[in-house]
Amino acid sequence: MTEAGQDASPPSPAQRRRSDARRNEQALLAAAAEVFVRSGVDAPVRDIAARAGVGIGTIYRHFPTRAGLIIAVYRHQVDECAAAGPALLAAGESPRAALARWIDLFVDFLVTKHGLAARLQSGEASFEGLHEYFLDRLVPVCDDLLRAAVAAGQARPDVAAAELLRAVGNLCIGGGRRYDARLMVGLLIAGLAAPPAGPAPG
Amino acid sequence: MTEAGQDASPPSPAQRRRSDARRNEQALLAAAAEVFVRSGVDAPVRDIAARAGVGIGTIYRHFPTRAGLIIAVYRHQVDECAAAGPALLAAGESPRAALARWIDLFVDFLVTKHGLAARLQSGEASFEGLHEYFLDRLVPVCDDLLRAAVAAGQARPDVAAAELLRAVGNLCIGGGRRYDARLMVGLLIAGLAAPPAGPAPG
DNA sequence: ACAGCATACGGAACGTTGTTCCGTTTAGCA
DNA sequence: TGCTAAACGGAACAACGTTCCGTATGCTGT
Repeated sequence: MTEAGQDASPPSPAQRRRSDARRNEQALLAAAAEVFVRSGVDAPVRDIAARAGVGIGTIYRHFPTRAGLIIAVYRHQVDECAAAGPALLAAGESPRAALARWIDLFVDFLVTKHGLAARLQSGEASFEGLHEYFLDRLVPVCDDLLRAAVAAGQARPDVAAAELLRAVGNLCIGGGRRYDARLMVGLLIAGLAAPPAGPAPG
Repeated sequence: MTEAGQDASPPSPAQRRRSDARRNEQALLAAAAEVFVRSGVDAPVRDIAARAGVGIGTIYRHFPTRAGLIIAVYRHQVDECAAAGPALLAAGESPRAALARWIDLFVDFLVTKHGLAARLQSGEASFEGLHEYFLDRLVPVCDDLLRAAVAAGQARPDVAAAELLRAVGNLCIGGGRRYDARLMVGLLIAGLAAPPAGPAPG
């Protein structure tokens, strides 16, 4: 369920909220994303409210439980990331550049996840199906970008989107000291653009 | 840095504490173990202090950080479990019964671990080497029990101690709804006593 | 334009937990 | 038995989650 309700002739009640409510919800999602990157998913509620410029009551009105907020942020990020793909392709840059930029956004998203992975492991029931949603939504987008790059001769054709996403995801695991995930991903993408059988450069 | 200060020629200073201090430390370890099973490793400090019958200050004196307490409990449990092995063998019961009882203690210990596994994953530096300690200490004990049972013809000889421990450990993962780990372990141990090549009963 | 109202907001207030600090108690020793 | 350092207990403070309600404001009908 939850499929978009922009159609409704008698407008979907969920969308019929007051404008400030909609605005604040967006602000909260953005703020929570920022704070989660900086302080992890256990960051104080007050911090998130402050960064969003709203009161504490407001955040509880929109997201009664922390799990709800985390999920909402996660899905919001996935949606934003998915929407960015076509936009980048349409922006006129080369497919290769579009792909690179998009992967960059994807890494942003992965970093945002921070402690979420740990929670996913620890079996909280609320997080069922999140990863599935993540794949369903992002793999096709990546596939489009990838195909465009391949068609333009700017990427080797023997790499699948799901494979690429997984590789990038794995590169972003376990960061911290002495490890720059973003750099490694950069190498990966650079390699993707290089000819398949080229010998290692001097 | 931080290496113990056992320099003193007279008896090790660490052991030369006041008797109440030693007693309280033991009480705290026991209390923490109990509370951890009931409420997980994030249980309130006050609960642990209360169950141990000491003040809050005392628990902080002995274990300034929660990680320290968790580690201490963990090692204490491992030590207790290791010590129980020879004791059970010497108690006069059949080797098979001794092994079964010991496995039971081992499962108790595993259950105590509760949320600790999640923490181990989430890369807190403080927990390095715990698992190693666990194996080093427990595998030999299990091996002794196993050999005794095999020698008495009460266990099949083609199972290694480390293997058995790991199997039991795995059986204890992911409990909760519709899954009784202890029952499964019981089956495993029963199977261990059965003849190696016997056809399925029934 | 305006009034009425349901919706949404803000933040004080409360309960819980982690952590510190210091006056009091007590074990160990001469 | 008296002294002292070690250890104890818990009040006090800080940070956080959560609730609650008076206030502000976007919407709708007139």
